[in-house]
Formats: sequence, structure tokens, C-alpha cells
Amino acid sequence: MKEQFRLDNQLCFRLYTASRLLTQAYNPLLSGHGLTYPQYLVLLVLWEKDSQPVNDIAKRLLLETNTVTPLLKRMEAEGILTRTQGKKDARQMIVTLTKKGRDLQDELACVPETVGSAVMCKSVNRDTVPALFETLDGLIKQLSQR
Amino acid sequence: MKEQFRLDNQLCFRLYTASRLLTQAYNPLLSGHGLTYPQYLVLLVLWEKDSQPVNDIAKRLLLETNTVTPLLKRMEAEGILTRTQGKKDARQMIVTLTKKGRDLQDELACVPETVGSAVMCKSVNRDTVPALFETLDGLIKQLSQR
DNA sequence: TATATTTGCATCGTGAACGATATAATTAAC
DNA sequence: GTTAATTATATCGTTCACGATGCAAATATA
Repeated sequence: MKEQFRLDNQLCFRLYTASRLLTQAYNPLLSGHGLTYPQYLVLLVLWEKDSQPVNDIAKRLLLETNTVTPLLKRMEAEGILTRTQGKKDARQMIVTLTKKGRDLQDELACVPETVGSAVMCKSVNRDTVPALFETLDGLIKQLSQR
Repeated sequence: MKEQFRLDNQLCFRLYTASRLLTQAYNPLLSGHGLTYPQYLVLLVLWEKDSQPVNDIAKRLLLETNTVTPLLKRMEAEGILTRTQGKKDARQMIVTLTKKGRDLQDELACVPETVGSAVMCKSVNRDTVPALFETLDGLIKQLSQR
């Protein structure tokens, strides 16, 4: 048995598992508002800057438009946002929050802190998170440039 | 705009993105052998210890059996493994690699190194990976205990 | 031994991810 | 001004992740 193949030596398995479990931690906080975790990410993007074309949202999240489009359509069906054809460029669909979408920011105000405190532990804390962020940012940059 | 909601401050978005991108790095290496990344994880588990019940595989990967079962059935259809009813406990399905499944270990021998070198960069290297592993392990432990 | 509970696995439905492909609008080249 | 190439979305098919539920075998309890 090669050491390289040991599950405990895999970075990807750790990232995959950590990502799944952390998403699971968000779900109970979001589901009451009819949201999934990727939909919450879209809200984060739109709260920062409203009325963006689909493409900009996808690029910000490093996702493809064929992933984002059905997600946005579900959010539109929920009345969280609207999709309107662009005026300058008729190919673009401009995504804009509704009042309901904007109001969700206040309703979800406690989410970051709740998840944050669920995550904090001996090895994840104020001292370790900056290095973790830096390493993950480097990894993401490395992987998205190819 | 609350600082807590900034996408760039989210641990989960980093993990989610890093996990997706790293999985994408595996796909071209696996797809030629008819494998997906989660199927590769199953192989890692079975190469370490063959002939395990579904439940043990699921627990090792921190997945639910309703995720693993269809995945195993696809792998069985590909001739990579067999699923046979347990003798001691008839509720258990024992998963065993076929010759094809065992041979895949040699065929995929270069995968860990190939992905490893694709990942290595200024911020992900011999010096930073141990701390990254430790932090992620702590996070996974924290999140799986609730 | 009969009944109740637990356990292992499977099925179903929904929402993502993503490659491949399609369509329509825009832009570039000729 | 046509035609060609590019760009912005959308559609389709396959695989996962996971909650809810079902079922049968095993175990605990009466």
C-alpha cells in the first residue's frame, strides 16, 4: 500500500469533507428562509453589489453560468430577485434583488456569527484562521489559473 | 454592509471553492478510467482494507449510506467491485474489489503526484501543508461532533 | 416466545456542479 | 453589408449530497 494513496494523506478529501460539513452547518440556519448554501453565496454577492449580470455573479463565485442560471431561476421563483434583460446588451440578464431579497440580510444577520462560533475550536481560532485563509487563497489562485 | 457578510471574509466559500477546484483537477486524470472523484475516494478506502460493509465505507468517508449506495452500484456496474450479502449479518452488503478494481491502483499510481505538483505553489508547500492538515482535521472533528 | 426497537441498506425527490451543446445577440473581418 | 467569430445565457444529461421515508434483519424487552 502506497503512502500516497492513504486517505489520511489526502488534501482533497480534507477539503471535500470540511466543505460538506461546514455547508451542513449553514443549512439549518438557511432552510427556514427557503435558502440553500449556494443561494446564500449569491445573496452575499448581490448584497455587496446589486444588479449584476449573470456572468459577473458566476465569475465572482468561480462557477459556470450553467450552474448559476437554474439557481437564479429558483431564487426568482421564490421572489428573492428578478432577472431582466440588459438594456445596453440584450444578451445579458441583469439580476436584481427584490425587497424580500434585501430584507433577508437583516433576517440572516446572526448567521455568520452562529456558524463562526460553531466552527471555533482548539485548532480553528483567531490565531490559525489568517494562515488558513492565506493558504486557501493561494490554492484557489493556483487552481483557477490553469 | 456588514463586514461579516463580505464574501472575502467567508471560510466556507474558500473551502467550497478550493474543494470544487481541486476535485476538478482530479477529474481529467480519473475520467479516462471511468471514475469520478467520489468513486476514487471509495477506491482509496477499499485499497486500504478490502471487503467492507457499506456502512463502514460511508463512515470512513463521513457520508451517508444513501449517498454511497448508488455510487457503489455504479461502480459494480463498471465491474470495479462486487456487492454481496453478508453471511453473519444478512442486512449488510459486503463490498469487495474485483481484479479490475485492484488493478486500478497501479493504473492510477501517478495521480497523487500529478495532483500534488499541480497544487504546489508559493502558499501551498512542504512548510504550510502540515499546518493546513492540522487545522482542517480540527475543523472536521469539530463539525462532525454535533 | 411474542412484541418493540434498533440497525443496515435502499428508494425517492430536490438542488447543485459541470461537460457538452444550443441559441441569440454582439462584434470583428472581409 | 455579409459573413465569421465571439460572447451571454440557457438546456440537457449524469453524478453527487442529503433529508425523508421504507423495509427487512437483528436485537432488546416483556
